[in-house]
Amino acid sequence: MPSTTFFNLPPEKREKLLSAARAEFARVPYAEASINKMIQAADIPRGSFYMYFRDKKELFLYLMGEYGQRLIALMEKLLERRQGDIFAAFLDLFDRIQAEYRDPEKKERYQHIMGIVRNNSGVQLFSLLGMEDWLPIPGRLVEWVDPRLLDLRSADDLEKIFCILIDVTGQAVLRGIQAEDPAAVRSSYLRMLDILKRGMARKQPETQHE
Amino acid sequence: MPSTTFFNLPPEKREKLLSAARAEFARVPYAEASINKMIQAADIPRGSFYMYFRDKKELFLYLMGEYGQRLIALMEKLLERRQGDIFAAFLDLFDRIQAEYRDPEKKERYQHIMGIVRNNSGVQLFSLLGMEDWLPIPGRLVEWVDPRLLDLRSADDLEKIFCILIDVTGQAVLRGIQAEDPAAVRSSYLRMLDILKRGMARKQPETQHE
DNA sequence: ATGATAGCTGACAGGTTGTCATGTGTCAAT
DNA sequence: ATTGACACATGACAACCTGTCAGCTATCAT
Repeated sequence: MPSTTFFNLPPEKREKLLSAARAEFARVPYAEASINKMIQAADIPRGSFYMYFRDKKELFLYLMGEYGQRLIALMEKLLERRQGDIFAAFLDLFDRIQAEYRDPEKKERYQHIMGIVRNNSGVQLFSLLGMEDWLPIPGRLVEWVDPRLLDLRSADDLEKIFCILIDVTGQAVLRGIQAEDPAAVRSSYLRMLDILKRGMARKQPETQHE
Repeated sequence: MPSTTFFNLPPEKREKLLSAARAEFARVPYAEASINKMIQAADIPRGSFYMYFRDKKELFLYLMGEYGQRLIALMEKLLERRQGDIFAAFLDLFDRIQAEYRDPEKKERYQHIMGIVRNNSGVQLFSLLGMEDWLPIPGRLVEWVDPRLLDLRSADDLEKIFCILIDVTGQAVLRGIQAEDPAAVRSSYLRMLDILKRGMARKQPETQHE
């Protein structure tokens, strides 16, 4: 989405701008994030900025996309590690995001995302991603799911199950990040997963040794 | 949240401001909504605005709250009409909101909400409501649900089921409003409800005539 | 008629954004 | 070496925005 000129930039300069932008988006809600502050911090002239990005929104979406890619990759890894158990993988995802948010060490690179979530009442992230990036995702991730663990009754059941889990997990993450008592949110999320399993997991997997 | 002075205003003047605000929020994304435009349209002096609301955000949240109240009332009505069938009621809710958004006639009063949803990539509405208003809601609405229709295994099952349905329905509404093909979103939502019922609805309601 | 209290107001300082005319650097062809 | 063509860089600028504040007005009890 940024102009090609942006990608022709020396990587160092490019990263400097992105880094300043991340910091600024983490500092205040989207509406208050100032392009001025970003370009001052990155020492980029005003005009140049508009060579690279049409406006604040384009830059923001670019950063969101970055994070979206990362979440997909992470989810692939988690599904693989859990051998296709979709519920376990989603819980892992929830925990990872929560941990990332709490851990002051790990905030380095994706701190801005958490800042966004916090500052905007969790507003931007999941809705924006939800629209533009999530929807095609299940298609890519679905392959890592072990269908034998699920009670699939028609062709698109798996996709729908994925959507439901994304919706519920996404909201749970938001609650967790904003809650005063994250542990309560987690146990609440666990209970929800439990209820979802009742209708989604395959009953009595027959083969005990599995 | 607005100052008491605001409520001492002649109702006509008050409504004029709110109305202008609704229109402005419907016109552009939150970040671009201009207090200037609102007060010009409502013929309110600049200083006065800041007598009533601390800033744009307070006004916005007030309007969101208005809509939230309305949704709760609507949901109560739908649950009653459906005799406590929570799935039917949520589907009704989904359809009502979609219809309201599509119907140019009905846009009058709550059009701004739809504008907000559209303009902000569905960003503000459900997240904000989700945080501040939804959470206490299940407690109020839960009384209208007929527990005999559900497979409740522990004390907070009903509340959790409510939360799941809110999460899933909320996201479905967002998709529906932004989708090019709303019918596809609706049928997708139906399929999700169907899957959810598998784990939530009481099996074999015994009485066939029901 | 006086004072107290509440509410009203518009000019203003300080900030923001997106544009654009003019500048610079590079490279190919003469 | 000169020229033109091209992509890219730049900062001054107009137009807009917000939140404040010193001073204004209306109302009402005494």
